[in-house]
Amino acid sequence: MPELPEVEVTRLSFAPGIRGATILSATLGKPLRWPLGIQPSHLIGQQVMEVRRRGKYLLIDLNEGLLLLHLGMSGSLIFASGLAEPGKHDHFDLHTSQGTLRLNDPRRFGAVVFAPQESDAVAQKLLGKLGVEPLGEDFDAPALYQGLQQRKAAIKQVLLAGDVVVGVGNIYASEALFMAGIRPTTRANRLSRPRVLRLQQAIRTVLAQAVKKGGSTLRDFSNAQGESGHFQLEAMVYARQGEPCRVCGTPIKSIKQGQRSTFFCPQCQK
DNA sequence: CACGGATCCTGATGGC
DNA sequence: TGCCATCAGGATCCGT
Repeated sequence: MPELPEVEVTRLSFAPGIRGATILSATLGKPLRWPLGIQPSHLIGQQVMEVRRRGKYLLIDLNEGLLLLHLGMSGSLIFASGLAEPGKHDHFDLHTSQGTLRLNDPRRFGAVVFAPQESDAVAQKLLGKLGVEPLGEDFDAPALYQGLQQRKAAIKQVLLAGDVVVGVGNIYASEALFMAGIRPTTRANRLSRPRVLRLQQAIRTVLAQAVKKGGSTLRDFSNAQGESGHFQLEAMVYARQGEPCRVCGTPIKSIKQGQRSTFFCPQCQK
């Protein structure tokens, strides 16, 4: 479900509420992606300092250590008081003095991991190979160009891999490539500098717009206040196969790349 | 080292 | 309360 914008929207929706809270208890449901990643005893009595984001990971800083959350394909968080008993797909509850942070994740591709420090091996195994933050200062055209030079795979798949630039998932990869006028199948290292500049700008623009719109709600995404996003209402190509391109009217095409669907306009993207 | 495929899991959807 | 195949916003592991 969540790509960078959805994770960021989630973060913004509960960070102010949980900041400064004391952890009272934690309860676990079914195992998530790394079932041994967390023990409630690591958390109880700790204070929540700050909630950050790295790629699609949420980093909850505690006074000693940090909690890494990943929403996988189908995860979402809710932060509220007086929640009902955990349901079938509620797999992690963090009870604090200011409310309960609850992870709901039907497919259980998400993760909850505790690390004593961000520099520890357990955290670095997850964070260590991540690419540059697309909304940060370090993401510029030269950096992207350089990152693409060693990659001969299709640009769409290189974007999804997340080791050059993080956070661009299946929706926004198609959208950014449309905005940049680039065919998703183009080999990454064959893109000219001017085209990489367009791509870099498109990635920034698309992600920033999506954050502003509250993310995309294709099936079930909502932020930690239970609110849906609206970005999908203006998707240019994603999930629009057969429908007319909003720019030129040509039917949008759908192809498979690495078992994932890709959408593009055969006229606007070369 | 980079690439492509298989894989984890559950639910929704559409064809028959 | 049909059955089966396919698909879904992610990321890791493994053989090549």
